[in-house]
Amino acid sequence: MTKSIRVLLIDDHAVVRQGYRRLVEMHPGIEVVAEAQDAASGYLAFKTSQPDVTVVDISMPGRGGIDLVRQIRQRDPGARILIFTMHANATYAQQAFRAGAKGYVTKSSPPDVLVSAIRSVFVGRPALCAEISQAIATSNLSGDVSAVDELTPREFEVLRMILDAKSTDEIASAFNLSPKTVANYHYEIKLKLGVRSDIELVYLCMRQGLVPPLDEPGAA
Amino acid sequence: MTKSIRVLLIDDHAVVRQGYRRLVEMHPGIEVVAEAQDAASGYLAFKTSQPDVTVVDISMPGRGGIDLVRQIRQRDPGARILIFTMHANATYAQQAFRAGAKGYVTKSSPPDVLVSAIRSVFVGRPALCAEISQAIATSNLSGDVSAVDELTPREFEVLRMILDAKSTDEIASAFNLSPKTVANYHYEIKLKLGVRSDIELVYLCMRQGLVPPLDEPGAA
DNA sequence: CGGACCCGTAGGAAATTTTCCTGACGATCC
DNA sequence: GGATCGTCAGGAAAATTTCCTACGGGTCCG
Repeated sequence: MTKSIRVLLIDDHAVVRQGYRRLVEMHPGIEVVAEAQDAASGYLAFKTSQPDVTVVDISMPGRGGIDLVRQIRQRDPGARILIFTMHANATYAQQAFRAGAKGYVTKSSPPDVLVSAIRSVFVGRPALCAEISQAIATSNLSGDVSAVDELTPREFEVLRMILDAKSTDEIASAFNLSPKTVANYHYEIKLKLGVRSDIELVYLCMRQGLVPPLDEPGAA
Repeated sequence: MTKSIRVLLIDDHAVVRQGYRRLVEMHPGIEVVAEAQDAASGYLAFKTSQPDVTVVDISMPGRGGIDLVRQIRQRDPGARILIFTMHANATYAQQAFRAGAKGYVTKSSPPDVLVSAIRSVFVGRPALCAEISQAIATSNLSGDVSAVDELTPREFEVLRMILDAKSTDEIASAFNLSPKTVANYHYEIKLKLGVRSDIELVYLCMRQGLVPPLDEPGAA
């Protein structure tokens, strides 16, 4: 028989690791040679076990999975890493690939998808589950990422005030504008960024790095 | 030998269900008699399989797990339900218990904790993993009696959907409610939490630890 | 220089949402 | 067996959002 694909599995949920092992056992040609439950020990495990493919979750205590990908690839530029996560999110995926991941599969995908993604990544072919390729397509259509750069300076300033949970009238008097103008900007911003609600707007800007993670935005 | 504890498992991630089965197989006296991957089919599975203990995830597509707990308990007030989720958050736990859950274990707990929680719940003893009891304790002594805890179960589920950037109509059809009712809940939630806009609402809930650090709530 | 184009500003009209109020129904708790 | 609470939803008025239009002032370019 040919040599098995040696897999390192990094996920903080023990149940997931269990389920993963079970899954892999049902598929000859793949074996889990090591496990880790966070980024730090995952990195050590990578160095000692030298896996063919590394499967990494994104949401983990401490340093996240994306950062771990970068770290591993920095040490070994040829490392083949597959993201396996609950986040069905285009930005996450893009970040992951930019960090050097070779595949991205969501946990809600059917088990076979994960297995075949492993094989793909092993032979150097990128792997995407359906959910994610769809999310990326949609976000590309609606012009997601750099859209904030399309904002005019005025729009951007108004956006910052909006993100500060200021009301239309507060923004208007702060800038000496008609409330109507501010409302129009607000509308135009959402249009340009392709979001349907203020809540989506906040999330988008959070991903974009606007909105300091822990701030006291206005009167809450 | 005594009769096994018959368990129904409701989780949208196939890997988790796999891992769970594996875990249970290693412990005599417990057996998984049915599985489901969302609230709707979970409810059906409950009716047909009549389990001793029902293990439920919170984050699931469509109606959330907390609402499912409520629904099951409404049909069978003696149902013993154990929440098994990634959310290590006092607010989630409180909501779950108010909805009628008997136990709450996070997915990052050691596997044994889950197994013994099952046994606890089965004999009617409430079960809490260490992480959660700690979170509850901390949030209690910091006097952080947030208004979020004043929300009714239904309001809380609607809030979760709102934070997921779902539109009023999407929420309405997910819960089989009139859009008008959802709009009324939305209003009532903002009133109870004392925020003037959806943006303040998001920030408040973020400080409360609801809203996963970074998630794309709309697109996926 | 003339025109094309973008930016800032803002009004208007229609569509939609938000805001409160009201009430009904079942469950639960004295 | 009331009183209270949670769920559900309609209505009417108020407010906001949506989209269109327009105008003055830049700038860039041929």
